[in-house]
Amino acid sequence: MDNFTGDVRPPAKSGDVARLAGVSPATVSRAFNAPHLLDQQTLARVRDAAARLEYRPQGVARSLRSRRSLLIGVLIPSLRNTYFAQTVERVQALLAERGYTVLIASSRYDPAAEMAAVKAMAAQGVDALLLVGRPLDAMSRPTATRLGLPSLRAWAWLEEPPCIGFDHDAALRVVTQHLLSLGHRHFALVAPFRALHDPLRSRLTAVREALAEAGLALPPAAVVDDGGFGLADGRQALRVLHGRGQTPTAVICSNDLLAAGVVLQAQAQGLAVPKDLSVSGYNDLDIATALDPALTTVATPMTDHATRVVAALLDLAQGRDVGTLTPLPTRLVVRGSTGPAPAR
Amino acid sequence: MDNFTGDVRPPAKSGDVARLAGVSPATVSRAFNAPHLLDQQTLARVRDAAARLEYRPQGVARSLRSRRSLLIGVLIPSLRNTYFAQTVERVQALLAERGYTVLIASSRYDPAAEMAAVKAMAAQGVDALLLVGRPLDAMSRPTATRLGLPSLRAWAWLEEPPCIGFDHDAALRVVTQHLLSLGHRHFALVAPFRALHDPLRSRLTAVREALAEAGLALPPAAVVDDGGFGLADGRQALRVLHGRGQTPTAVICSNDLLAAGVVLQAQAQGLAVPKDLSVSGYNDLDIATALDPALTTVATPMTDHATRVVAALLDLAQGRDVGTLTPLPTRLVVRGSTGPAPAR
DNA sequence: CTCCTTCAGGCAACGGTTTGCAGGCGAGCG
DNA sequence: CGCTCGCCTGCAAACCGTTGCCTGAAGGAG
Repeated sequence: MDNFTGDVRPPAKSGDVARLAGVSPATVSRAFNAPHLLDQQTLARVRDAAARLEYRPQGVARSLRSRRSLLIGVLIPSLRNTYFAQTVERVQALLAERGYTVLIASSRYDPAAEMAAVKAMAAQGVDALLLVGRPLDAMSRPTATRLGLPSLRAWAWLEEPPCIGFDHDAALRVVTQHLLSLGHRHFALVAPFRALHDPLRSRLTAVREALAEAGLALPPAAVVDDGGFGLADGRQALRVLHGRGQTPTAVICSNDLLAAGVVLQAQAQGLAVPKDLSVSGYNDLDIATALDPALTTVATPMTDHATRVVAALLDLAQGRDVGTLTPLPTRLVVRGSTGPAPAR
Repeated sequence: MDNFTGDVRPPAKSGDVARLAGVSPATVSRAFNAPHLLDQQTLARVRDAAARLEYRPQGVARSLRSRRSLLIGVLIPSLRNTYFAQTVERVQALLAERGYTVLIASSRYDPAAEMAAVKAMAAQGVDALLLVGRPLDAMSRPTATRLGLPSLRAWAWLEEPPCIGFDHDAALRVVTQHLLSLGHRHFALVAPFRALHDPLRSRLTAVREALAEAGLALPPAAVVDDGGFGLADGRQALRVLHGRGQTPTAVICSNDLLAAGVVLQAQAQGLAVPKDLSVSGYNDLDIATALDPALTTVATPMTDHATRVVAALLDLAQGRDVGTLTPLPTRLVVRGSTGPAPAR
């Protein structure tokens, strides 16, 4: 009672097409991979036969012989992060246009899962590997390289070519300077370093440095680093800060969702944004403009990012070198959630 | 100046392991795929040799011969939808535990992209295909079947086995009844059917039917179906309704993000939720509990869904039949965003 | 008219693993 | 002691496109 369709003939193979077109299997292969080598007539016959039989070369056999799988591996820290999810979607769409299929794995910020995924993808014979975000296991990328697998780091700019990413530290310095220029003197930082398995916390350092230039310090109590990435975590963060006796006039958040949570919590507590409290986000997601006031944030243009990533991946997959790359530009987008510091 | 690691020896093949262990390649294969056939001693020697050489069977060659790729294709409508993105993440994690790798494609609600993805995945030789959500191209699943590719429909419950999903229509009837029981008489429905390419709009019908039982109608002007899926679209939807002269006391939304937008817009306009306006969401995402008031919504338990989907996929991938399935249970979660209808 | 060049397409080997079949060897049984 | 049965392992074919090499034909130049 299952396969009554009757029309489940096994898929055609190249030999079948060859027979129907009156050529050899080699010619069928060339019709797909090097059409310029064939006579127009022959090419047309083969194409016709292939269409009639709905022939699609079996990727597995093609890969084995040609050592090109037309598979690209994408390894991300989390699909819960909308920015990453959308990036994957765009990268996949662009790669599909070029005939590539995408293997995905999420490490969920687990170093072991990251390493396992690299090995699994290498075993599946991907032509190139995209590593999104910071490394969790320091050996994951070297392992890929040792397995002969070309890889591209994306999203985070690291001195480890090839890499296509944003200089988040620089962007956060700009955010901090923006808030300083508005007269703020009391800062807090909300960034889930713990959950992100980010021992470097270079973004924290970046904010500290920018503040230091103005002669200000960021006490540990003003840093909330042990929550998650969501709206509720943003709300919670502000409560935590207040619980610690911190009353910042400016809260810098590492993503827009957290920032939105901080804004909502502030409003719920009767604090006006930005009159009493300024809040900045990161990424310029949809939610940044859906709130009232809209979020001041850092735009990390996704289209630019995805386009370049795909171009570089194609280069790597086809054995070309990708030249030295520079960080992608970010842009501070000033909206209503930041304003002059209140008088004290 | 690129590959100075020096240690880029090509990955070991089964023959190398065999030589080192003093056995034949066949034995190496059996050590991985049928260890019970081997002598303990031999097995240990092979394992040791494999470990020393960091041997991993080349997936491509294995697939070609064994006709099993250990690849599962996942085809979703959109990764922007958090529920789908998280589902993919869970499914991938569970499959990885079982040695499977996940191929992903997003159709972005484009029927042509859906069909192309099915064919691409078939060509790559996936062992099974997961189709999330309603079909966009009616032929996509039949095409998979005709190509000999076992497939599973998920998320939406459809009479088209095998399928693992929720009966969204029934859930929306329950939502409607909940609001009716609170005394509501003036309804609106916000659901982006257009963007979803959902010509059936069975969910609209479900709400209409539930209202009809109470002798109420849902005029076309009370249905906002031409927006997107986000927070901003929810805000816009309420403005549109008011612009049409609609003043519902209850707004049913097809997802939590839209509902959140409606709530925020209502509050911005000075309408109290739920005193003046009740709003319901769908999915019980994180955002449902991050707002004030928290959203009344329909829980579609993700863990349950993902677990069952993976079990069924493994069955399909290994050639087993999956029995007849029933819809997964949903649960109405009543929170603060719905309350008694205001007097008029 | 011959020779050389160019182009189209066939032949057959190849890629790395799995698997059907068969053989060797030791143990148990008659 | 001989035979059979089982267990373990090797041999070689098979999976199915791709590609290096080669041939044959056609066209152009001398």
